[in-house]
Amino acid sequence: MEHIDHILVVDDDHGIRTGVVDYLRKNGLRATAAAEGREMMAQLDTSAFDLIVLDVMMPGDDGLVLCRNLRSGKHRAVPVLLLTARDDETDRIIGLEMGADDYLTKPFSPRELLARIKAVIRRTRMLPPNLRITETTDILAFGRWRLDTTARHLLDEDGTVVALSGAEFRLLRVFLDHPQRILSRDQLLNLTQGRDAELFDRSIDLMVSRLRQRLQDDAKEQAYIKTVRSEGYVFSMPVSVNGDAP
Amino acid sequence: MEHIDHILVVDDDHGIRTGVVDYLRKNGLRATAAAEGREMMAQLDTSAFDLIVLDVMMPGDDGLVLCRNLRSGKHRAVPVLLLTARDDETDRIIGLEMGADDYLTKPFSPRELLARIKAVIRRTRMLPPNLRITETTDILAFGRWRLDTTARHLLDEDGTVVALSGAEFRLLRVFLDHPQRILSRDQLLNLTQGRDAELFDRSIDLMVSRLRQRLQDDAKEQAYIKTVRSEGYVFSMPVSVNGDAP
DNA sequence: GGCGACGGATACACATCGATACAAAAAGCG
DNA sequence: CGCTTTTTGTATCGATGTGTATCCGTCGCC
Repeated sequence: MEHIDHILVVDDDHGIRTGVVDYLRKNGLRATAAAEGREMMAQLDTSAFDLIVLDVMMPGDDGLVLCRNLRSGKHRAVPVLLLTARDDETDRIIGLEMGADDYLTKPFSPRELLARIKAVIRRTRMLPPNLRITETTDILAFGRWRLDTTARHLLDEDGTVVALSGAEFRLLRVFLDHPQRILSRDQLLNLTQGRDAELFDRSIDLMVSRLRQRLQDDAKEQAYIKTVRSEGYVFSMPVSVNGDAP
Repeated sequence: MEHIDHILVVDDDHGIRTGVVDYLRKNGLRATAAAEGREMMAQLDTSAFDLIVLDVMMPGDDGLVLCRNLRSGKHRAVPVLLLTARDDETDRIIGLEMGADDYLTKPFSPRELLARIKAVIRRTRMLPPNLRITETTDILAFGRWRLDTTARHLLDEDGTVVALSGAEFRLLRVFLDHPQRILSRDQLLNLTQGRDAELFDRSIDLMVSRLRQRLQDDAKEQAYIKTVRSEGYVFSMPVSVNGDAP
């Protein structure tokens, strides 16, 4: 199954925002728009993104502030490409110091933007993760289990290894990244596979069922993953990170 | 004593070459020129450089080939900034993964070049120093193994030597250079052999299988190399460099 | 309690991957 | 050079992972 890169375009100017989104979609990427910072954060919580295109000049929190906030939050690993208005070196230097991965000065050609987007994604993909800001921590503990996100498997209290398939691992990590939150099947599909649900798509139900089996989570008791009828699923157990108190 | 960044400018066009070198010097950097690949390698052997500016379009070995050679040789750690002609060449660069750190399309403003040079240098400097030398290191340790990149063979904990074929060694080094990253078969083919996959090409699967045999990795549990169905493979174990703590 | 929608479980289909066998190509070696 | 040995790619078959279809239990609503 092919992964399609998903870009989040953040710009207060409606024309630029929709223009960029349309252009990216025409060129085979997924693209979503956000008009300002709060909307950006909301999108980041519900979908997985491969890159954020961020305008520097915006009312309210400007792009530099947002960029810095991003870098200290949960989505620190997502690459950022800044759009700077002037040919002003200070903005760009500050931007790169704030942790942006590239920048482009307005006005820009869509072609150039697309090329830079692809280049940044490629570049960050190739970097070994210890060289970048790490997205997730190594060990996520919950109940009697620990998930080793490096080795991509589960450990029980004795340290016994339980292997996970790729899809199971991704699903569990999404749950652990969003504990105590109802996640719809749409969101789960988006966050695990970056694709949208088709009609009568029940593959998520299946994956949940298989994950429950691995966790020996009885669907009746549902200690870990609770079903919320007609809404989705919740991971309903405290998760501790790298040995912190839960 | 203060360190002044030293840039190597490689371009066959005499005007660009000297123009860039002059501009960089006027802005407080050291700069050295080279007209083609052999001269570049000679310079690299006699001086230390902080970055290489490399033209893609050159007679003889072009910049892409030189870049790939750089990345598999002694000077793999030096950042590279590519200069490309304005046409579709950028796509080609992105498609090929030769590990450039940034690129700039001609014609460019000297200001822009300088800004990007500084950005790339800053970015690589910000990386933890012990990890940056990964590229030039001799011994890479993981699990119960050590890979000697000079002798091109494996050592187990007793020091027993396990020989590797050329392809096995290249594949393992690619994995160790990019741990915890999902690498597609395309990427692995590119990085190990510099060629693209044909239809129904399963040579990478074969090499992975053979490498697993060498590592006595049974592909089920606690594996070094995990398969991610329909995406590729991950090296899923911490790698330490020249005896550092993992 | 009865009805309908939703979700769990099972079975199955299909694609992908691992392992083995074998052939072609490359590298040693006299 | 010709032969052997090693390495590397192709072909094939069985095993495994993941999605679709189906049946059936259960929950909520009237």
